[in-house]
Amino acid sequence: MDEQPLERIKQVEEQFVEKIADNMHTYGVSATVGRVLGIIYMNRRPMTLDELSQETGMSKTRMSQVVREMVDLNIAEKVFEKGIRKDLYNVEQDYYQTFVSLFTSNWRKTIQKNKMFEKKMSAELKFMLENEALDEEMEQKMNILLKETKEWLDYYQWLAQLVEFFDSGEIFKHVPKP
Amino acid sequence: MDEQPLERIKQVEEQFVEKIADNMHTYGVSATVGRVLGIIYMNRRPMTLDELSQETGMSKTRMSQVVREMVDLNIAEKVFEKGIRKDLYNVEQDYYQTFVSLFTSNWRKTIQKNKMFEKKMSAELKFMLENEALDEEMEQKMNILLKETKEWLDYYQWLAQLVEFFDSGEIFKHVPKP
DNA sequence: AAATTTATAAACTTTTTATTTTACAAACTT
DNA sequence: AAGTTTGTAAAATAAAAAGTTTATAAATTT
Repeated sequence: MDEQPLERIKQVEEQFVEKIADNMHTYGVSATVGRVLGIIYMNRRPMTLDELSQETGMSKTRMSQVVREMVDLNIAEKVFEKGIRKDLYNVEQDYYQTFVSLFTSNWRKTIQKNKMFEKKMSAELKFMLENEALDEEMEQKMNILLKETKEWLDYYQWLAQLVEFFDSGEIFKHVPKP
Repeated sequence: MDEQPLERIKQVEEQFVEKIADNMHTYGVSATVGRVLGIIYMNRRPMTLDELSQETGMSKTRMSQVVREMVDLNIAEKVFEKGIRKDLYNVEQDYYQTFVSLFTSNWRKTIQKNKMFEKKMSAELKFMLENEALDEEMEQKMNILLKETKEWLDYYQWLAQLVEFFDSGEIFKHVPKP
C-alpha cells in the first residue's frame, strides 16, 4: 500500500478532474467538456489536441469538437506559441469567471430562442383576433393567451437583465468573492 | 385551412407547452418535467396522474416519477381536494419563483457534493504531508494541491451565498421584475 | 374481508446523446 | 509539386438516459 508519492499525486489530480467532469451537468455542458477543462486547468499551461487526446483517451476529432465548443462558450481560447505548429488551447483559470461564462452562454441561447418564439406567437394571436369571426368565449381565451405571451416576454426580459448582471460583474458587488 | 378556432387555441397552447419542455434542459431538468409543468400550468388547476398520463401520452408510472421529482425540486405540490381520492398536483404559477426553485435546487445539490469531496481531499493531503517521507518537490506539489482545495472550498462557499441571494429574493432588489 | 383503486418498484425496451471511425480538405515541409 | 501533418465533417457505433410494462404493495370502498 505504500505507493510512489508521485503516483498518489497523479491520482489526486485525476480525482479533481473527475469531480469537475461530474459537476459539469449542473453548468449545462457535458462531462467531457468538464474533463478537458479540468485537464488543461491542472496542467497549468496550454495543451494541443494530441495531448488532450492522450490524456482523455478520446479521439482527436472528439477533442477538436469539444475544444471548439469551449471556445464558443468563452471558457477556452486558442493561443499561439512561436515555433509550435499545432494549435494550443488554454482555459480560464478563474472559477468565478468560468461560472459566469457558462451561465451567460447557456441562458443567452435560451433567451434568444424564446423571445423569437413569443414574438411569433404574439403576432399569430393578434392576427387571429383581428381576422377571424370569434364568439365571446374564444376571444376571451385568445386574449388570455396573448396576455400570457406578454408576460413570458417580460420574464425573458428579466432573464436578459439577470445575465447582464452577471456578465458585467455587478453580481460580485453583492455576493463578494471570499 | 380554416380550422375550428377552439382547435387552433389548443394548438397554440400545445406549442407553449412544447417550448417550455425544450427550455427545461437549461433549467437543469428533463423535457418531460417541463412538459408536465407546462400542462399543469396551462390547465390553471391541479391535475391527477391519470389526467397527466392522458395529456402527455406517457404512462401513469412515469407521471408518478416526474411529479415526485417536481415536488422534490419545489416546483410542484400535492394538494388535497375533499371528495377526490386521487392525488392532485399543482405547480407554481410564478415563472420567477420557478426559476429560483430550479436554480437553487440544482446548485445546492452540486455544492453539497463538492464541499464533501473537497473536505475529504484536504484531509487526505494533510495526512500524506504529515505521515509520509517526501522530498522537497513532492511536498511542494502537495501544498499546491492543498491550496487548490482551499480555493475550491471558497468557490463553493461563494456559490452557496449566491444560492442564498436568489432564495431570499434579494436578487429581485437588484434585478427587479418588470 | 373481498374487490377495486391508487401508487411505487424493478426489469425491460426504446430513444437520445456521446464517441469513434472513416474520409477528406487545407496548410505546411521538403 | 509530392508527401506529411493538422483540423474538420459526416456516417457508424457504443453508451447513457428516458420511458414503458409488468408485478406488487398500500389504501379505500362496498
